[in-house]
Amino acid sequence: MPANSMDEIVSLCKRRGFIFQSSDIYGGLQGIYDYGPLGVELKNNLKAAWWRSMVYDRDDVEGLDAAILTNSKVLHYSGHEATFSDPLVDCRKCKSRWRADHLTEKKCPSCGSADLTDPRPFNLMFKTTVGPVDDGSSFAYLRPETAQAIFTNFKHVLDSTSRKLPFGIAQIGKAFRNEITPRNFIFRVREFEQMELEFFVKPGTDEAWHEEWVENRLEWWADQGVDRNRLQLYKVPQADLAHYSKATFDVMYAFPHGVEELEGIANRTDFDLGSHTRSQSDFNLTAKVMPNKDSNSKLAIHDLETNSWVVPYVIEPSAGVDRGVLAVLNEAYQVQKLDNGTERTVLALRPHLAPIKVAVLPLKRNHEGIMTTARDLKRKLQGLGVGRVLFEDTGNIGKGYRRHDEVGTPLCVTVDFETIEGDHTVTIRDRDSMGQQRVHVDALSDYVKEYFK
RNA sequence: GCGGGUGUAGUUCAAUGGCAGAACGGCAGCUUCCCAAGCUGCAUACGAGGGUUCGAUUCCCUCCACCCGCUCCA
Repeated sequence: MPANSMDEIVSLCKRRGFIFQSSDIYGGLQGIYDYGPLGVELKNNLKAAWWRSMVYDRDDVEGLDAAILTNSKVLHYSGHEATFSDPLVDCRKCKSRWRADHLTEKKCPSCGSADLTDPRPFNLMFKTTVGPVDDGSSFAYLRPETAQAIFTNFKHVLDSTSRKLPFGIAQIGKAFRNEITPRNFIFRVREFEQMELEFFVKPGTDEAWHEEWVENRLEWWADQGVDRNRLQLYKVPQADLAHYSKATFDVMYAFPHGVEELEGIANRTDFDLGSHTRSQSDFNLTAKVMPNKDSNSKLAIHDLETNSWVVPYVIEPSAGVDRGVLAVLNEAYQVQKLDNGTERTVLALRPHLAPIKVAVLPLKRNHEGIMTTARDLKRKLQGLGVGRVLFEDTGNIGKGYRRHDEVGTPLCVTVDFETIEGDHTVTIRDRDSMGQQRVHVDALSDYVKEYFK
């Protein structure tokens, strides 16, 4: 069972060092959060799992890490300048909100009141000055999605990797949106991280690929420990589609605050490459694009079979990293009642996501032999490369176990007197079953390697 | 941005117009210490600014943040 409320998760995240309010000592900054010592591990592990699945385990995807600051022309031709900046007017009487350009007279279409606020620009894109002089002449946008840089690098990647259709380009990185109302902890924030794949296919094969990617993504989330029963697939109605989309499936998850989008899988057609390409009229573009005289590159690929140049269609699985972290935390959060009447909070994270893989605990803190051996074992296990191994000598042994239950450490290794002067075994204690077994120190490395394989 | 609500140790909660408490957690130590054990000691909070007042954590105002609704999306 997942957490009962967002508060439980927020509290755990702060208490144990997963996620903090950003700029907290100065009162914070709305919709901005920082990842702490354990949060950065969890987040990195989730991103690594995505990268492994998208890039390493496949033979048809390349990686990319593009810049955040973006030439305004990119966001102009992508359609974001037009769709991401609407002047809005609020009705003070009935509290409704309207696009200023939709009001024919200065009256609220809902209640007829003339008590309206002045139109205020709601530019959802962040801008910043480039160069030392802030005279407004030179600015760049902070990218509102990582996708655009994949399209603008399409030709570079193609030319440097000799790819043929179908193939994809994957990217993980920060994106920024000036959300009207950031809310729900790290669910809707102004600075966030995306994991996006743009998968380029031959026109006509797009719908089949779309279905395949939807299945692929549902499976991946299940592999991260997200219960398939709390995931729903939502086909976005035609009227609600984004400006670039022919069809979109949203992967919805039952977050503590409600069922909302975790990932969107869109068929972006030839809209993006078509928008950014030069010589648009040379291609039979199906999407309605704005004329482009600024681009200096043809974003097309040569099809040997037909000996023609085609602008590929794009299938885009686009997932929110922070939303993923929230979903995974929510799924893993468990409170168990023990036989002795106490409660145990456990983060039942999949081992590959756990921030700390193994904790090494000395049974006694004031015994030099035990301490030295424990430290040595910590270093030895750290060298295996399975992730972070922690030497844990705070509190007593029971406290150590509970502490690591709460942050999701799968294995605790305890060094006691048997280890140093007896049969040279340690105790390995399992997070989920609380079961213990004794393993010889010489067999410990193999045990741990096997566990995290 | 609008409307409503909430801000007290790390967390969960008390109390108070006159020295701000607890529980759990944290840190240090003792205990041949295996499931938040015991004992000893220590540290830590009124979101920020202004006003009223002899005195404000408490009353008022502004700001900031968080939560709920409108809205938006990864």
